Amino acid sequence: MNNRKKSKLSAKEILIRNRERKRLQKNETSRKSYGKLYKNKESETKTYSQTINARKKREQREKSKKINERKLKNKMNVRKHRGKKNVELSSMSLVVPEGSNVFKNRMEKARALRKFKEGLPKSPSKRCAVISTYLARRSPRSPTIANLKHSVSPVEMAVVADIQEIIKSTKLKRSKNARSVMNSVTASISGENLANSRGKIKLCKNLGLPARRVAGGQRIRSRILKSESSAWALTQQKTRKDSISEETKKTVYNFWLSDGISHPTGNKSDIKRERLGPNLYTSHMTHVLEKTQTDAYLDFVAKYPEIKIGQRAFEKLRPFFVRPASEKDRNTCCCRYHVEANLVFKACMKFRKSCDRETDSQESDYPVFEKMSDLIHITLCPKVNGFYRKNCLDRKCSLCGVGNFKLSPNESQSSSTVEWQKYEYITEKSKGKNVRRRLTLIKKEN
DNA sequence: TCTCGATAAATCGGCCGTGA
DNA sequence: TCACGGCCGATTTATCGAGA
Repeated sequence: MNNRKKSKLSAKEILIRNRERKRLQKNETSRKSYGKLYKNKESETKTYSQTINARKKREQREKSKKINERKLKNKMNVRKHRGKKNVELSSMSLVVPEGSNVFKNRMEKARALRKFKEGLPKSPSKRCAVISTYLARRSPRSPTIANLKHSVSPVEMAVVADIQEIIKSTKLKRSKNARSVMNSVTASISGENLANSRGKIKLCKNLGLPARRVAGGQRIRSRILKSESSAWALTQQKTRKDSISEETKKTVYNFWLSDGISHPTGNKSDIKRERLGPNLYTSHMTHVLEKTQTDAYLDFVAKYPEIKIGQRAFEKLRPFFVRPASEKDRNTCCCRYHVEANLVFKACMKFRKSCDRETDSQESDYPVFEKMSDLIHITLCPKVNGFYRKNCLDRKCSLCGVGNFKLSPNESQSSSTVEWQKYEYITEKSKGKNVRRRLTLIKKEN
């Protein structure tokens, strides 16, 4: 049974259990050994010789011990004082002397310097040559060299403080001016040198900025400084594994423009502009969504289950000229021609329905259309890039036309007539002898 | 033409995972 | 350890449209 129980434990659980056992064993052993030691110390009793010489010797040792302690204490105080003085002196000068904190005291530094001088050639030119060669051959990335070179002057500190002030007063503002200021500041402080030194996070902490804003400044800087081809190469740099691929972005972009998701408003004045830069704009005919963005997203997920993308990212990839439908987009034209065309369409579909009662209207070759646009669709060639060709719309195309709409045998042979309506002007007598013309809906029969 | 409220759009920044 | 980017809620700004 026990074996069975043991076999149920996972490898990780067994490992943890064994570690715990070892820890307990170790504790026990150390506790026992400490107990032994403690016992021995307790049982020890010191016995000193009480002879005159021995006593004198003990007093002498005690005395010298005290003197040594006093000397050591004094020495420490002096060192402490000198160290403090050195720091004060160095902070008064513009640049901190290189390596001031490397030696424990001045004497140690002086001795090292003397030793170094003795080892160098006697002629001044040779000495310089040796020193410069030595320093040049050391790796510039060596932390020791880097530390030696590191020095912050009060001037530099003042500049940093000024930048901090600008950032503090501007970073939360969203006005154009404030943004321009922040863009200038972040672009100025994030160059290649900063990138190479890998100190962005430290700088950000110091300036009170999130790293992302400095990175944004870096992008602005790159955009400005790099040529067009270089900027393009920059966008192609390696990205994380799960980043949205260019192909997916293109698929999403095209999906937003596909049938059933959005369509052009049809109004020439519906032009959407996007600002690309100062005095630089791009424009495109406005498209209106046929459903909510959430519905569009769900449709996309259903159509492309293999593409993993969040709703926000999906929405972010929406073309700038695609906008949700508003109430004004639902307005339909009420002009005479559109109303008449709609009346004729409805009358014809009603007639077809009455002729083909027994056949399934959706599956038959002669369907009963619900919308006028469906009927128009079959009389035109397929769309190219989302639009019908002008030739087809002008009815100049030899491949399409009204001939594509065919009557069913029942419709052709039917003896009944189609009732439809149209507007016509009729003259009627008004008060007195005046006659006036009035646009009236007249019933027709064919 | 101006004002004001509603709404859309843009941006920021925290959190988190991943790459170098 | 640092840099980057996706995700997402919060916040601010820009724009639109109605009314005076």
